[in-house]
Amino acid sequence: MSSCDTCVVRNRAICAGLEDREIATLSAMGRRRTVAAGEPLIWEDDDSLLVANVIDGVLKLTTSTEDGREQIVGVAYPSDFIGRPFGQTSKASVVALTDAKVCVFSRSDFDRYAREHPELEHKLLERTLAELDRTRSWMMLLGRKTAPEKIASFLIEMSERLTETGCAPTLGPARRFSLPFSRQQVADVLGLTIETVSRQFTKLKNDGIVELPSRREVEIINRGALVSLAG
Amino acid sequence: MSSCDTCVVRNRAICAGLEDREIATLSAMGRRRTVAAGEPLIWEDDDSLLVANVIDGVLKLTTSTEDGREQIVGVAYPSDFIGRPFGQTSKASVVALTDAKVCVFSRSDFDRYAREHPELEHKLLERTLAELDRTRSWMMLLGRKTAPEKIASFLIEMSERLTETGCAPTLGPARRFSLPFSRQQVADVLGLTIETVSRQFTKLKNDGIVELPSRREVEIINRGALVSLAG
DNA sequence: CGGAGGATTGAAGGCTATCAAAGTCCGTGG
DNA sequence: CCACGGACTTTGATAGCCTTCAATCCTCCG
Repeated sequence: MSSCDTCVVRNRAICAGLEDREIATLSAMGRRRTVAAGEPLIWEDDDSLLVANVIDGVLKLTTSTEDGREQIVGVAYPSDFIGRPFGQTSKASVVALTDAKVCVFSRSDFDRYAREHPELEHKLLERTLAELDRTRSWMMLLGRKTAPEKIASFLIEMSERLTETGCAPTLGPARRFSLPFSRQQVADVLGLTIETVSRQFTKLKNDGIVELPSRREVEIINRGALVSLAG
Repeated sequence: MSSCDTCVVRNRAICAGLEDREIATLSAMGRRRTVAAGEPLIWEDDDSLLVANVIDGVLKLTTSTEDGREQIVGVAYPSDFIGRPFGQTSKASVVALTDAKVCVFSRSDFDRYAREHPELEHKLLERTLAELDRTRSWMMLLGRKTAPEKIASFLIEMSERLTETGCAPTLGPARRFSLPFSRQQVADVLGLTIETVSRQFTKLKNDGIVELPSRREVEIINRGALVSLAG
């Protein structure tokens, strides 16, 4: 019996739809590991040695300038695929935001296996295309939106992404959720400073659009207002 | 004889490596068309009806806000693939920056063909992964770099991309090149205003780092300075 | 030559960053 | 149980970068 049999993302990750025999082979190549919150899994500009499926938790993908400025360029949730197959180096670091479980493969093993299994490559292609779409719409946010628009867009995206946690079909955006980001990390996603993020959160609270029960908790009171603020 | 036989990007586009028989099938599905500078090929949020290979010319991928702000989210050069396969809608408009030639396929035909040809899907996957890497490094630029850094990064990228025009292996970055962008389009790539772009260009000229023989021509005088300005 | 669109230049203002300090939360240890 | 320490967050004051608004200047074509 392979550990895949009990995998909670078995039917949503790129492994979905593979035959039992194939799963067994893949399972033999991969191993589970946990990553503590704040712990890195992949380093920017390092050789691309491993790829992984996210089983549980949230991780950030970041790039940095030499002088230490950081930009979060992606966020990986359960069932997402991380790492850079078919390439020599990884262009982004991957660090866990929460305690996380991942299913890790050696990149060379994975590459070889993928080339022999078109169905797997096809799933990976679909995911990569969807991620590219998301990334491009994020570029619009970074390049052309104001701080209030960025914050509103961010909260809406969070409320949509953070519901995709179960096997149930999407049940609409969450009204209340717990951010996997600190204020600094929100700033790193949006291309802002921590002070600006804090001020915008406070303003949304004062305007009665959201409630902030604790540092990480968000409750959306007036979603319509948030949507129209998002620009 | 298929038109592919004379295609100048035949060995660099995703068609590379396909067997003669496969090329013939693909050729029967596709048709060449020209796109005049400024003319759109794909509209944002429209049904994704076609995909294409760029044969000649440069095209921009853009997204816009309701109130008309535009962000260029990608640029397609000869041999690049454009459009959104395996998806219902296209998230970006595609507009020619220069007069362009493209090889167009109906998306449904292409999807069907691709699913039957793993080698083609693999090439598409490699391209998509590379494009995602590039897009992510552009996010860092948009979110964290200053106007002078953005302009310097842009000119360096242009000098690298605009040499990839022939069959010859890369011969290093171009010292002199012709921008396929107006000042407004440069602004739309970098998330700046046209005035800021203009001022930064003038400053680089006054500092002796570049020459600007005409509106579209750029000659890099001091590449080292440009690289260090890029941050 | 003259017009039109794009580009440059200038002046002023606003948005966000920066610098600085106070406040809050939470785990630790007395 | 409560005091303490440290990290994170909020708030305030100021500065500066980039935008906005406006006018002028190219440069390309008819």
